[in-house]
Amino acid sequence: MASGKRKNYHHGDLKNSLVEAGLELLRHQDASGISLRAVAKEIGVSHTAPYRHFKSKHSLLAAISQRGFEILTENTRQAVDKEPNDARQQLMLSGQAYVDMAVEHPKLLHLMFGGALSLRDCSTEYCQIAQNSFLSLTHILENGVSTGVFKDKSSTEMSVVVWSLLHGLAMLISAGQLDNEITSQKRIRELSGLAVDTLLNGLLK
Amino acid sequence: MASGKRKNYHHGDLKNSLVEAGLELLRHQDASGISLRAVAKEIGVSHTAPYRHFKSKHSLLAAISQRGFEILTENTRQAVDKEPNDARQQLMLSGQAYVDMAVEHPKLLHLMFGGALSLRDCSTEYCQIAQNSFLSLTHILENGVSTGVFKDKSSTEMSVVVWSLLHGLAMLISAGQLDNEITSQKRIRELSGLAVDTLLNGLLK
DNA sequence: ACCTGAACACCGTTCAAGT
DNA sequence: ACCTGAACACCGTTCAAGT
Repeated sequence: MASGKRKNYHHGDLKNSLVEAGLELLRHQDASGISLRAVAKEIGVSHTAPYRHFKSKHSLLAAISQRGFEILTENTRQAVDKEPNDARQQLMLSGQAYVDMAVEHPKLLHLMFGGALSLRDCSTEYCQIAQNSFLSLTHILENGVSTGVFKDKSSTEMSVVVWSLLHGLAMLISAGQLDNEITSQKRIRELSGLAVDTLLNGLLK
Repeated sequence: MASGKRKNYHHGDLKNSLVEAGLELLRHQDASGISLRAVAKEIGVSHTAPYRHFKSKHSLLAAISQRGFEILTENTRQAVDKEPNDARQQLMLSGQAYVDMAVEHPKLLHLMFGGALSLRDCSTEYCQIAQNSFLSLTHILENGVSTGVFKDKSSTEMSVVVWSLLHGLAMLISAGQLDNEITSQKRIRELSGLAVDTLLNGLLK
C-alpha cells in the first residue's frame, strides 16, 4: 500500500487499488488535494496508467465517492435490521449512523456531497447507489406510517425533510463548522439524538 | 468587468475587483474550477498581481466566501425584521431565506461550506462573520422561548438542530442531489415550509 | 506602494511506443 | 490488454526587476 516499486509490469488489480489508495489519501487531506499523479505514485505506477481504467480524474473520484455511498448505505441498513419493528428507533439509529459517517470519514462525505460530482454528469449506476441511503430513510418512514407511529404525510417529501436534518448536521460537523466543544464523539451522539427527537416531538409548546 | 486591457499601470481597486470577479465566475462554475490566473486575466491584470492583496489563493477564496456569509446574514436579518413579534414566522422566513441562497448562489454556498475553508485556518474576522447567520437563528429561538411559543430547551443546542435542517436542505438542493421535480422555485418553497413545519409540530402522532 | 515576467514545481490529458 | 515516457497546456507561488 505504501508508495514504491512492484515486481511485474502488469499490476493485476490496478482499478481497485486506485480507489483504495484514493480512500486512504482522503483520510488525511480533502478531495481538492488529491491528484491523479499522486494516487498513481502511491501505488507505484506511471501517472498515465489510471487512464486505462478511468476515462478521467472525475470518474476516479466518482468511483471513490461511490464506495462512500456503499459504506453509508451499509451502516444505515444495519441500523434498520437491528430494530425491525420500531420505526422510531430505526430513525434514531439511522440518523446516528449517518452522523457517524461525518466523524469517521469527513473528507469522503464532502467528496460525496461537495457538488463536484453532480448526479447530472455521473453514470446511472452511480446515481442508483447514491440514492440508496435516501431510499432507506423513505422505507423507515413508510413503515412508521403504516404501523401508525408517524403522521400520515407524503413519505417521500417527509424523508427529504428527515434527510435534510441528518445531512445538515453531518455536513456541519465534517466541515468543522461547529467549533464549540461539540467535538467529542459522545457530545455528537447527544446532539444527533436531540435532533431526531426534536423532529419527532416538535418545537412548539 | 469583461476580460481586457486597462489604461493605467495601477488598477486602483484591485482587491475588490478580484473578489467581485470571483463571485461572477462562481455563477457559472464551481470553486474547483476557479483559478487565480483566470480571475486575474478576467480583470486584465498579470497573474501575480493578486499576491499584493492576498497572500494565497486560499485567502482570496476566503474573501469571496466571506461575502457569501454577508449576503446570507443580510437575507435572514431582513426576514427577522419583517415579523418582529412572531418567532414562528421569523423561523419560517429565515429558513426560506437560507434555502433561497442555495437556489440563487449554489456554487458560492458550496465554497462557504465545502470544507476547503475550515474555520481553523481562517482569520478571526472571517470566523465571526461566518457565524453571524447562525447567531441570528439562536436569537429567534431565544425570542420564541421567552415569549412562550417554543419549548424551553437549550437555545444554542436547539439552534444547531434548526440550522442543521435548513443547511441540509440547502446543501442537497445546491448539490443537485434532489433530482426529482423539486427544481422549481415554488416547489422548493413548499418543501422548506414543510421542513420547518415538521420541526415545529413534530413527526409523531 | 503596486504591478510585471521569467522561472519552478506541480497538475490533467493525449498519444505514440513499449511489454 | 495493459503500462510507459515525452509532450502540451495549464496551475500556484516566488522573486528580481520595472513604474
